[in-house]
Amino acid sequence: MSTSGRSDARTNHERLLVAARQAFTDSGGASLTAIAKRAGVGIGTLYRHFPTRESLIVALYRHDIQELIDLAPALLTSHPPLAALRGWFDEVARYGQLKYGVAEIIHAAAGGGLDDEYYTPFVHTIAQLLDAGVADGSLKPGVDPEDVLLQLGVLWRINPDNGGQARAARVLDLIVDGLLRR
Amino acid sequence: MSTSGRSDARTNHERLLVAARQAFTDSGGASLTAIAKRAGVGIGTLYRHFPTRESLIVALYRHDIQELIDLAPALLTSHPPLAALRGWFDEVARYGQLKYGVAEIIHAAAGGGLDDEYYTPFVHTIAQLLDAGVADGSLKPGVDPEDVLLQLGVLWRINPDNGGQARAARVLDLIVDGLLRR
DNA sequence: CAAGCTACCGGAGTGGGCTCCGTTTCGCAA
DNA sequence: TTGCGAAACGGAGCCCACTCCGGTAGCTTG
Repeated sequence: MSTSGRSDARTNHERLLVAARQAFTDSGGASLTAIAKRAGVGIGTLYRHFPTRESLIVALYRHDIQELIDLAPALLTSHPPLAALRGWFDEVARYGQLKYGVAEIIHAAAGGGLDDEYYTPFVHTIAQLLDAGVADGSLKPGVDPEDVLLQLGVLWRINPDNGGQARAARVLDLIVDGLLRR
Repeated sequence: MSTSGRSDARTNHERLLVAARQAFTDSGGASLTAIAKRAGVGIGTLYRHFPTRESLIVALYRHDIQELIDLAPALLTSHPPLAALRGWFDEVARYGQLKYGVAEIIHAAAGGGLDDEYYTPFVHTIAQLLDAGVADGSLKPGVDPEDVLLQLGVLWRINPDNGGQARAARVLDLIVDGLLRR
């Protein structure tokens, strides 16, 4: 993890994470300036440790993201590929609506960032699910997992309240149907 | 259109549109502050005429958007429903990559805005295309056109260069496949 | 033509994102 | 222990989106 470099850097890193977590749980979001102030460091320090807003959120939710990634193989052992895929999608949607920021990350990841820390594992996870479905004959071959990740990004745009859950489910239906073998 | 109210309001409206169009064609985008300055009006005036960035872009591209909307019925008379749907999607993608801002509008429309000026026509257009496909037996019934519009929003996220066109085509394939009758 | 009622104007003000660079401090090596 | 170079700090500064309100000038009515 972050056990290298100067000691002040390490403690500041820690303080920033604590402050950010507090800020997000207290009020569900805060300006980066406010987080830096709360952590008792300068804004420059925050940006040095977390160059983008996403990188900060990623650090906060690393655990949850890892859970999401680990879930896929688990689902694949306990369910047929298609059900695993759909179950995983549902879970992504659930995380996105529950935990502030997770969907935002997925969205950001899908958007532009190559070689980002979280992009590759996500693509890899989707690839696993797709491969299983192809092997099984339920999914069509040749689908680029990055394209699927991109599609999942729409979940981010759905307003959680006001029937957002149903809407997400419908959209996921459409996405999955697009992946089925025909 | 805008032929009511005070004369200064009308001319300012016009000046803002001209300035915005220049700014977008010159450099493919500009801050609202810069556009206001270019138009020789205060920033407050810009916001009064165009409360959101989208409303300004919409005003700029109203013509193109209308073309896009009008295209659907035309395609439906000259092509079978499925081809019309796909052709229209392609055109949306093309507009999105070509004309700055159009995809942004679609994205914004799909995102939050109810009763927005451009939202309803888009949904209506998609509904037409879907209905034709359902009648024809090529598309599955019961799909919410708003969900499809939401899905089209991903086109906005695709980087035009670096194989973006191919990517958009692949994603559209997936979306269309999700709509097919099975 | 005068005068007042509004609609409209303009930009100062607020707050957030992000950068840049002069200053500080850590920790290594002599 | 001391000196020094690199690493890290911190906040001033810039740009932007968006709001708010005191001032201004068009239109209408007499």
